[in-house]
Amino acid sequence: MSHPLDAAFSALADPTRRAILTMLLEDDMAVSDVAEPFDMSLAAISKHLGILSRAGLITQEQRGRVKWCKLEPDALRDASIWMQSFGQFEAVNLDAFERFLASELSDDR
Amino acid sequence: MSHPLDAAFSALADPTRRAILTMLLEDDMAVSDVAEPFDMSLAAISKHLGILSRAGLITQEQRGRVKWCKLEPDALRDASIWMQSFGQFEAVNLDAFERFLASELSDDR
DNA sequence: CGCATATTCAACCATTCGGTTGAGGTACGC
DNA sequence: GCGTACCTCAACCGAATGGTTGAATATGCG
Repeated sequence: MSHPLDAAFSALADPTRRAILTMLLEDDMAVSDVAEPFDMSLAAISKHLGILSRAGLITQEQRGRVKWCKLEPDALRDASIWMQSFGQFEAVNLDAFERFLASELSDDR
Repeated sequence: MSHPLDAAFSALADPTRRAILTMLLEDDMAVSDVAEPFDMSLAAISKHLGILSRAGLITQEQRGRVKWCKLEPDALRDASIWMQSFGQFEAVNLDAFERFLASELSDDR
């Protein structure tokens, strides 16, 4: 997995990881708080966070015995820019955007 | 892989598949023409095209004995829109965009 | 100090992925 | 109609993924 886009896109490919990113959009979180809503072991979430971190999508800062996770939009921007190069779709249509977000939020997890 | 974004992002995670999409940006292509520049069996490329197709990123139309592959920007737009929801980065910076494209094109893949 | 909390490590497991090869199945050119 | 060009299928392979459990490692609290 040499190219940074490989890491970014394959990190984004997992719904658990996308959900984590969405949670981090609200605020920085400790690892166990990230894990809380998921029906999955803490170790599994820890691995997911490692993947997001290696992809550059988040950063983690150890403070005391808790490790804080913070969204890092730079890698996301690179991926977004790559996709914009397929600019055959016009600048984001806000109506479509809101409809999309609504359907996204009505999903499980 | 239930969510459509899963398919789109994991399809985008492979450099061969991103290269194929870039090629299709130029023009529609037959399967064997897509395969030509890659150091890989035709069957492997055929699989990649199947993945791109199932992800909705391309469509394939059989015409005679050749199957034409066509970029399908809709799924790409959905993925792009999802990323825009992390709108902490401002509207695409064109300078960064061009620098990015330059570095992307100088890559092997 | 001694215990609880927060997180990772290590080993393991089933499944998927990305590739190969070889054998088809169709459509076209002569 | 025969051969060839185009593409996929099927079986296989090694490596990576996404999860588990149990033990280990820090750090903070009383």
